[in-house]
Amino acid sequence: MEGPTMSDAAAEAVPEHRYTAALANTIEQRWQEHWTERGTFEAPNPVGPLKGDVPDDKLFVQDMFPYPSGAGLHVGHPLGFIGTDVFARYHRMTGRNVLHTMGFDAFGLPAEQYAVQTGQHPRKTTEENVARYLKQIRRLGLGHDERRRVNTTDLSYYRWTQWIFLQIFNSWYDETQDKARPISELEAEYAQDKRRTPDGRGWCELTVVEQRKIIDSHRLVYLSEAPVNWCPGLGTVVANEEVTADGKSERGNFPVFRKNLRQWMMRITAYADRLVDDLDLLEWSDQVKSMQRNWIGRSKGAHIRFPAGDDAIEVFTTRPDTVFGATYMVMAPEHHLVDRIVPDAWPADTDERWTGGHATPKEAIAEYRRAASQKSELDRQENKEKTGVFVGVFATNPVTETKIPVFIADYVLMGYGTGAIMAVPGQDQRDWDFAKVFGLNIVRTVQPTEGFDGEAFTGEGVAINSSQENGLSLDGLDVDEAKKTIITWLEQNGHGEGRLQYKLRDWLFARQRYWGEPFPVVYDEDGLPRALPETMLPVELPEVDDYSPRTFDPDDADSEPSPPLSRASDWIDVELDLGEGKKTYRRDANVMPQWAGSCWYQLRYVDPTDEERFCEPENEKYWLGPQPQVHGPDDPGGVDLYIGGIEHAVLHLLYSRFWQKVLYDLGHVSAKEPYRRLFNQGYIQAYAYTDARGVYVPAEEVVERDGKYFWNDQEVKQEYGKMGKSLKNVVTPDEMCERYGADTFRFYEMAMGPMDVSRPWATKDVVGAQRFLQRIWRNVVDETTGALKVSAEEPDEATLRALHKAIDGVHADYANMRFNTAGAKLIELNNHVTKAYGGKPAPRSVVEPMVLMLAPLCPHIAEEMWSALGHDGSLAHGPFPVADERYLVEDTVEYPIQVNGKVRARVTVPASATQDEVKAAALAEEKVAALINGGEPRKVIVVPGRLVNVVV
RNA sequence: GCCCUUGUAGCCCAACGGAAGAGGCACCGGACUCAGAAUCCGGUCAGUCCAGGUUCGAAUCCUGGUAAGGGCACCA
Repeated sequence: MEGPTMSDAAAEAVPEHRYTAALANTIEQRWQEHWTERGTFEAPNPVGPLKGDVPDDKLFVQDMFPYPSGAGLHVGHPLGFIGTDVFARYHRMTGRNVLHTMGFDAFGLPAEQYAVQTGQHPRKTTEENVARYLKQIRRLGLGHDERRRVNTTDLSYYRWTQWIFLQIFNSWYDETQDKARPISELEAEYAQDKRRTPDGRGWCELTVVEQRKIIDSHRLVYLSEAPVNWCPGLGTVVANEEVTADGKSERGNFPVFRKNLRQWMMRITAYADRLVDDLDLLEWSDQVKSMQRNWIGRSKGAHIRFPAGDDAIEVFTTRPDTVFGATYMVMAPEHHLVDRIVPDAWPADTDERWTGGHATPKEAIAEYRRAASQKSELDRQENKEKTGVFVGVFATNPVTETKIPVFIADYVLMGYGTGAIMAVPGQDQRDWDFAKVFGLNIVRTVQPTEGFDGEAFTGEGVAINSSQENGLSLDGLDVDEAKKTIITWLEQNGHGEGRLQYKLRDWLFARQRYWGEPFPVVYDEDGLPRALPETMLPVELPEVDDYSPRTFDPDDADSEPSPPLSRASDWIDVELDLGEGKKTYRRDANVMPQWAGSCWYQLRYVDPTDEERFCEPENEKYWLGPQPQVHGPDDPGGVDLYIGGIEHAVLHLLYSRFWQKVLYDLGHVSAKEPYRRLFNQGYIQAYAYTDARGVYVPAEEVVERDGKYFWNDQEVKQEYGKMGKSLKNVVTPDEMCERYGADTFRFYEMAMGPMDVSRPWATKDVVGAQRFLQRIWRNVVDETTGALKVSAEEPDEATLRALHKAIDGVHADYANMRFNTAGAKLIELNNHVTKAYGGKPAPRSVVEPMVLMLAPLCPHIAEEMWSALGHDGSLAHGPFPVADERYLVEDTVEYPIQVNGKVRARVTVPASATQDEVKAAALAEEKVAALINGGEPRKVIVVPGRLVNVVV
């Protein structure tokens, strides 16, 4: 590879002390060692093992911690890490106590899959990858508190993950207080008969097993025999959030099947309202907030019961105002009521389209269910043609009191609402489509807007065709009024009630894998779960011969999970004393999902070495507690700045908020939310090139000529997207550090654009950052002798103005994460200094603040220059220069004068001039006077400090 | 289909509703050189995706398109 700045022939011409890649590397290594030796970035805690003197003013900056993959880093990965580092360094220099570190989210499938392939223990793979990862990120000069690194796979970490699991397990959600409470308080309520048992018997009349089952059914973690996402190709179940829109597993892209299995669930739905409502307290982007709202999917509506024989079909609808237009009903094919209400024969004169050609309703239903179960998710996606079959019964519309037919159809989903709908074809397109296929009545109950020629009308309008003879009428009401009126009527007449409905489901919390946290739970002879006491933590992951779960043909929906831990028989069967003497118990063979460890790591960063608690309350309060005096009365607390990719918008960020709220309810933490401010960084993308055969060629070797791209003289096609090995367009940070130095790399990466926008990588542009650092270096150090090159001279007025303007702007840019413009302002200032002083030494009083301001972006070279300037200590803790107001205001101001919006002239007036004086000066200007031509201007707008606009 | 983001020089990107340009890359010229490289000095290049609207004034605010990226999707 070619050198960055010189060819071999020219090497001897390079001055000895020029800031080359080689010199940068020497400087960088030296300062990284100094920082480590001196513990420069260690942030003290108020109490505990990391106790120290703490200022009140603190800042907690956190990156979404990485999964240490075997592939290593490319230049896109550290974008966020460098951003947080610049931000943290800036604030540290202003005197704040800054907590910034980075740990590893190291449980998970890749290490396990690698282990399966190679037979190497996942712990070994993980350790190797972490070591490699650390080597790569350390080279970037990130100012992390190394004492606070955590790894979710360490026993000292996951014992506390298990401890939190037990907290959640030993809690229930009290709807009346709207918070989680210890399960013991629920037991007490039952024992004192303050709470009714489901069948009305007294608590003492129940057997212990019956009592435990009732209690277990209230826990925030519970075992449920329910349809889960079974993925035979992975050999495990996965959460709803891990299933893609087309019914595949997010990892591996294997088909996922709904299957009834007994699995651990976490009752995240209990928090649905608070998870939605508290989004308003967070400084997060609207995008992420709307994704979370969308996922939780709270909608307001009503439950309405439609009598059908001796039963009633309950539906959920968001449009109870349209109930007069409900001309038929649809139940999900698997709805339990179907088999109860289905008659033996079709009613007389049943439409042939409704029977599917079957002799009896039972046959038709069985056949429809069979066909539906064979449809993959993808079929359902692609083919939205409405199908269904008549159940053979009629229900009664409670407002019109007419008989309406009941169907089953797969466009109604069992998993949402009640699994049944009232169909209102006039106001719902899906119902319209179905009605057309089956020849059903359509009644409009909302007046469509004039000129509407569509089918179902879903817009706003007044109700029509919506009145009963005996009084109830919605006619003439708008949608909102009609909803209120009908809900009141339904409630008064016992036909239904207003309800909130959520898309959010409980969180499936078990995986049939090896490399994860074991559950701190055992099963007794009744097959019921028993939480282990805290004293028995941690439950250590056992050694096994085979790390893989049994996986199956990805399409084998009938396969059964067989987790690796179930084969560790020495571990599975265990003798314990849980207060009833030694007995044999059976451990849980599942492990927790990968998200578990990342649900609470910000808390462990705060107190990483505490062996008594997961996090000392005083430390939690200091770093994460609400700060109403700074952030307002509703401040929920949490990490001050959390940076990561948008891909975790739903999964990690929702789970983490849920755990935080449980811990908050139980009084373990003072913050309601884990991350007060979230910032999603953009991605660094790259061009890739394919030749005529569609094969990727090395992007590095492609040249551009006249808008076309060539590799080895053959034309190639350009693509734009991710960096990846297979695309042959990977650029690594190590490579950049070698060719230019870490500071140049950091500067370039931050200069590329705003933090939140994706942008293309361009190696050829990096040299610009290096040239800047060479120029600033040259203003401090003589390239030939290496001697310090500043003067004691007072800077001239123009330089002072340039300096203080830069200080003022750079401050604001750093504080608002505009690192690209902060860099540009530093270049501007340095260019001014270079020009103003030519080859002569520049004044120390200008050079020093410039060096300090560079430090957050390029800490190594800044430290080196700071030390060359004669300072002993590190500049990591400041000072950061402060702008002198005097130099920010100009003596005179030049005003452009617009006439009717076009700039026609300029006048220069003293900065102290009043608006009237500016106006007078503007009108007196000869070109302006000529344009006005003696007349009176209609209006004169003076924008102080900016311009004058004359309207004639 | 619905929701969110973003469209400014050849490229990456700046610009509290107030003079379209801060910075970098590329390109061109000059100084320095025997020459080149490096360095220094200077310069070329867009009227802000399109169409309306608000305003004295719009890259910026509003409406409707369009293109790219992302999310959700038979959710009643």
